[in-house]
Amino acid sequence: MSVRVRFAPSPTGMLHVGALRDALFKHLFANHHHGVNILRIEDTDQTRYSPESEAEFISTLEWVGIGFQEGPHIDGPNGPYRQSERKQAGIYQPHIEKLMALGHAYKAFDTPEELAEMRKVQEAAKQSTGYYGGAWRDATPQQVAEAEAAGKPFVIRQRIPRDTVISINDAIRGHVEWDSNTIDDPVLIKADGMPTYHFASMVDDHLMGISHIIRGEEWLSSAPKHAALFDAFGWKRPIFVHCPVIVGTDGKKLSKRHGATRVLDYAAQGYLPGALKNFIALIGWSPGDDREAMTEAELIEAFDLKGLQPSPGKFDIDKLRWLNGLAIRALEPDDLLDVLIDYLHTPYTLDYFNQLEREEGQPDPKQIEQDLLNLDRAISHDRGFALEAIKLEQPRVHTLADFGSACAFFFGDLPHMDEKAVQKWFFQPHTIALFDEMIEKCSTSFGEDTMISDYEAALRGFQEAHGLEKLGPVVHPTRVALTGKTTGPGLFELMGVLGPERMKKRFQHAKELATPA
RNA sequence: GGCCCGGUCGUCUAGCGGUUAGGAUGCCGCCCUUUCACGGCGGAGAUCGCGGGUUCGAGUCCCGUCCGGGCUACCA
Repeated sequence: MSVRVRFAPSPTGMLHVGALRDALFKHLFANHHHGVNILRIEDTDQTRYSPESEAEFISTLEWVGIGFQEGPHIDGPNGPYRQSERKQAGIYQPHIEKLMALGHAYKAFDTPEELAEMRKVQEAAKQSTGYYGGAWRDATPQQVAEAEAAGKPFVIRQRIPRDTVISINDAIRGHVEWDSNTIDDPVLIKADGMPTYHFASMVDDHLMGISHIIRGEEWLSSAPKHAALFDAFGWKRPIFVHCPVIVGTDGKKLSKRHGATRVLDYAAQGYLPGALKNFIALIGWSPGDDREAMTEAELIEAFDLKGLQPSPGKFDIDKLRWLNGLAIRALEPDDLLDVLIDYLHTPYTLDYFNQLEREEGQPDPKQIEQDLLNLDRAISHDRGFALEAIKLEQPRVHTLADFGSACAFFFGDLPHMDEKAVQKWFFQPHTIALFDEMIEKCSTSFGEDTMISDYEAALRGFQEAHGLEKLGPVVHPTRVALTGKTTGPGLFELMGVLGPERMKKRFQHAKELATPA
């Protein structure tokens, strides 16, 4: 069977991680089976649809690397791919007429007030609310003709069969069945003439030859309506696949309250598309073995509906960070630098931190923005030097954004000095002598071709000359003098990158700080 | 309220009648080491939501129950 799936978002806002997961599963599934992945825009609700949102969807999907074989941005043999355009092309009209001719749909002239009243009565009677056979399901042709003649607005509803069982065979959940009397008659065509999701989506799925309807679990409740619609037309039903949703740490459906849900925000925070896909794929799916860190090719190769989980998963940022760190370390330094430049040059990166509100216990977003800005400048000023700095930080960061603060000390004349570090290491008996010797060596013996081992030898020489038992008391003040802090890359490596000229200024500055006033 | 789905370490998961319930992340410790990471090793952490069955034997099958979630729009 040839696999054809579709990602059919309703672009009413940002593309969030839940939708990304939905898109990713289809992407993986389609590619695994060498099938077709279609992008279709569900814009039947004209009051909520926004073109900006559609643009964000498309650019985000592009960033993350989820491609489509057909869609509004690339066209294809089953177009148009926007439902509003399909409506205008007259695609739905003959189908609704056929459905009415078949007796599977009917016009309903209820006013919103009448429907509200009906609901109130149902609630009071503790019945389930919905249109189970309202005034118009069994109306006579005369009643309908009169209402039409009077020009009353109407919707077209699906006539759900009564007194039977509607069941589906879900790929994840297996057999699921409903008493058809508990399914209300959904609106197929709204009063404004636009089709609803229940109608347009199913008609399109059939017309586009969709083999698997892969969607979120929140659709399971309306699956019997959709199944019944396929049956009413006499169409072959696609395979239903209702995926579990991604929930926030409180177990509720992911929403803006849970912090970052916008996929572009993860891009701005410096997560790599590959790591994000890897991570997202692992929520609700597993390859069946112990593999976790996987390349896209491996994900595609391993992806199988059988590995899908029925229960919802929580979004664990720590695991994403781990995977992202692995992805950064897996990059060749030169490629990493290119990725970093792209990242820094994406306008949303800086905007994101600029607009981010400062949070207790979190680094200041304005500082992150500044560090990123400085990093970008440093790269364009001296790519070679920046590359060396980045290479030393590559094993120690988890996101691209981390490079800003991690590399900051390399750039500029003097690093920001951490007060505690200065207090701890600058006031030993030998400190000033150490800085003096380093200043001296920076202008004499150290040169551009001084090797890392030479720097080590110089510091060890000082240690021996001063009868120090350990190297620490030499290394630590030197590190603070050079970087302003107590953490970072190996000292000798970092000296090799910095070079004598930069070091000299820093040692002089350190000496001033270490000299009692 | 009604209908439906779900429930294994904090988290993501493996498991498909017989396992000391495995892995990963996070956490802790040790090693590596000039620091922080990376990497390596080890540890704590799950009476498999709960209660009944079926069975020689149940996380795995059945029933009940509790809890969580979704849907219940002329939104998707």
